Amino acid sequence: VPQQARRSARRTDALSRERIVDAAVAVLDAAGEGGLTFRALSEHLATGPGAIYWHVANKGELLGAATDAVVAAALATEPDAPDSSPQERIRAVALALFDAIDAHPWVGAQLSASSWQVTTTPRLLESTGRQVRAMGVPRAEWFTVTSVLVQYVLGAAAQNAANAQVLGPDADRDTYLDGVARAWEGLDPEDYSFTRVLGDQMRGHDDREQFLAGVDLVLAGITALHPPRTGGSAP
Amino acid sequence: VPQQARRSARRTDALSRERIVDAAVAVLDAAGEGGLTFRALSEHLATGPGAIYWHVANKGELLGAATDAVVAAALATEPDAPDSSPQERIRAVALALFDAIDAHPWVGAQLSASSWQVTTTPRLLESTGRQVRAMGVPRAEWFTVTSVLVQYVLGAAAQNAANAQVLGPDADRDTYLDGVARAWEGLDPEDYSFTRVLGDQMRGHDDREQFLAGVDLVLAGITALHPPRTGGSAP
DNA sequence: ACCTGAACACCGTTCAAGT
DNA sequence: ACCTGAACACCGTTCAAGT
Repeated sequence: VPQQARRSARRTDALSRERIVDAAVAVLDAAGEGGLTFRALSEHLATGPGAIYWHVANKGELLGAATDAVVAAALATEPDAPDSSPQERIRAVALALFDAIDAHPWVGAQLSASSWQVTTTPRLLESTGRQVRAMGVPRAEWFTVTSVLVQYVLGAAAQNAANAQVLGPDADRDTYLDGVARAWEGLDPEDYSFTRVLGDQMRGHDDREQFLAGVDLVLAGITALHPPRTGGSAP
Repeated sequence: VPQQARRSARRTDALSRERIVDAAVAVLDAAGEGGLTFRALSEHLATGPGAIYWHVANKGELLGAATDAVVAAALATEPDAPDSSPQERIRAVALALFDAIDAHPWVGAQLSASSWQVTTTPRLLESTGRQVRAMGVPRAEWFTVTSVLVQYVLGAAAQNAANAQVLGPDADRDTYLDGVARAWEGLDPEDYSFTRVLGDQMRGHDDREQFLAGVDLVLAGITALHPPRTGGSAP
């Protein structure tokens, strides 16, 4: 039997890079970064550890591909109302990434620490940068402004995911925050005059709200440094 | 001989948490995060792997302590001219952290991915937050504004360190940037109309400059959303 | 109180051997 | 072309035994 004729008759459950990456995401979600093991993964795929290496070069590449899959899915979600402003679209992109990293905390560490997959960076730059362009930022500043936005979004989301991680799914958030607040309030009054006062503000804060406030802050900075050119002065 | 009498006679080369953390920083700088091994570390300290566990609970705690040591040293460096503005001081703190993470790239991954040592967070909040207070930001916004600043600084610095890492110390930066630029310029014109144009701007950019531009952007956002209360309108 | 070093249960990766 | 699974060289951590 010639190879060509058998092409379409492949076993549907055959291994493939895509199936491996999907399984890796599932394992990472269930067991965290430490839980992704070639043995655990191969068991998940009903094969041997060595089989994976036919489709993926090493663990680093696998982590990168898994990260790219999550980012791509997050950026594909946007419905994007046709009459929305660039600022609203940037908030939507940022929130989509924030929620994706919150749902897959290992992505945060991956995105902010290692250098990304070749495909991930353009994805992030494109969906953010289009709105930067629409905001009227001068062309010479596109790279700088877009990078700052992406860096803030990824950095803040990664930190949030790490904090959520240490808390655990069932622990009581209020009790935890209260403990941190008390620790801050007990710091040395001389060395930590500022942080001591922060405890109470941190106690009831909402991570998502805080993240969006940060996005708005950066957006305000963009507008302040690169005001949109309208024909005259504002009313 | 009673124990008390021998106290001051301890061998000067005895193991201690501090000596272990210092050695860990040295190993991490020389060999990266993957190079920090209890075996390599104990060889560095002329002892056995098990000895370290008397002073440090596990590898996570060791990494946290090493990170805290680097951050503390970075924040202690500032000379802080007495007539400098809050904005200038924030830039100085940000640059000190950026340079520290550039010199110890493993710190970037640690700070932006894992939840920090109890002592590291207050350190960062305090040195940044004091200037936020001096800028005249209303008290109710201290936590949000300071968090955003710290998140941007750490996120951007971590990403920069990761990028520098993939390049390696001897590789030619211009050739590398040119390669990325070419890759971007070759992307699909429909899906990546924005990123395609970015290549040329990225080619000659300076990471430190770009980082400072980001800090200024965030500072401008703070001023825009929380204008300092002066008695009247500006001239 | 502090250190030693062998031992345990793992891990990423390779590779001859199969189909 | 794709998969198997044993084998190799590692790793974090423990712990009886020493001083």
